[in-house]
Amino acid sequence: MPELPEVETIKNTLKRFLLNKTIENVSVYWSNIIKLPDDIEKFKFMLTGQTFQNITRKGKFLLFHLDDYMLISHLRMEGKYSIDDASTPIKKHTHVIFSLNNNEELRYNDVRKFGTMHVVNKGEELLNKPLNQLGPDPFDKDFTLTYFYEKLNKTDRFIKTVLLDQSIVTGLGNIYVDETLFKAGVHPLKKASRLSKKEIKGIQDQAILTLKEAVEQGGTTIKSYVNGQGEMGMFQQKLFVYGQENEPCKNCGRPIVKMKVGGRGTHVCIACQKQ
DNA sequence: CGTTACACCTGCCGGC
DNA sequence: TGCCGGCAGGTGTAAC
Repeated sequence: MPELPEVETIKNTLKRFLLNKTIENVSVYWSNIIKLPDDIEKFKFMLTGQTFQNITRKGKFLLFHLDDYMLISHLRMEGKYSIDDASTPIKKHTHVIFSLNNNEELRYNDVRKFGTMHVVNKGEELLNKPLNQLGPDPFDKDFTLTYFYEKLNKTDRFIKTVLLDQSIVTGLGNIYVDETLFKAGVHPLKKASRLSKKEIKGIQDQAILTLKEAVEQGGTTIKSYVNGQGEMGMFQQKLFVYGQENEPCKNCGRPIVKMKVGGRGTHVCIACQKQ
């Protein structure tokens, strides 16, 4: 589900509700969500009494900064957070509840149960799973053309596959990779090692521009993505190829083709994107 | 070590 | 109508 722009939007919404609120109780209804610590009772014990100092984002990960710990949350395909009054009935797919000191609750909902949570000591989060293998965030200063070129130049994988690899650059997912490659005029099946420096700069520039514009629009709403306040993103109105199979290309009018790349549905204009 | 296949889950949609 | 395969905004790990 969410990629960088959706996670950024969720982060900003949750900050308005959670900063300076204290966790008074934790309930877990599907323990496989909790990856660290191993023991669910320890997970609850660590978080109880902790206050939200800040919320940040690295790639598609949400980082809840508490007094002593960092709660690291990944929404994977379908994870959603909601802020509910404690009296609101729990939904079928609510798996974790953090009860706050204002009679409200932060609830984690996830139809497919793919999402993950890790709790680590504050300050150690970048050295350990799950953040230690991530490449730079696209908005970070260290996402330079030199870095990107060297990474792309030494792999024969398809460019689409490489852009989805979070150890190269973190935050792009299936929607924004397809949009980026279309705008850069590069075919998803082109081998990364065969891209020119100009093409790589085009991919980098279009990725950053696309993600920034999507953040401004509050993300993309497919099916039922909503932020923590029930607001939908609007970027789906600006999609050129994702979900546009058989629709005319907004650039040349030819039908958008859907294919499979690395097991992922992939949308391409075979006239505008050169292989 | 680099790369790919599969596992993890549920719901929905289209074809027979 | 009912069943079944395929698909979905992702990634950790086993296996090659």
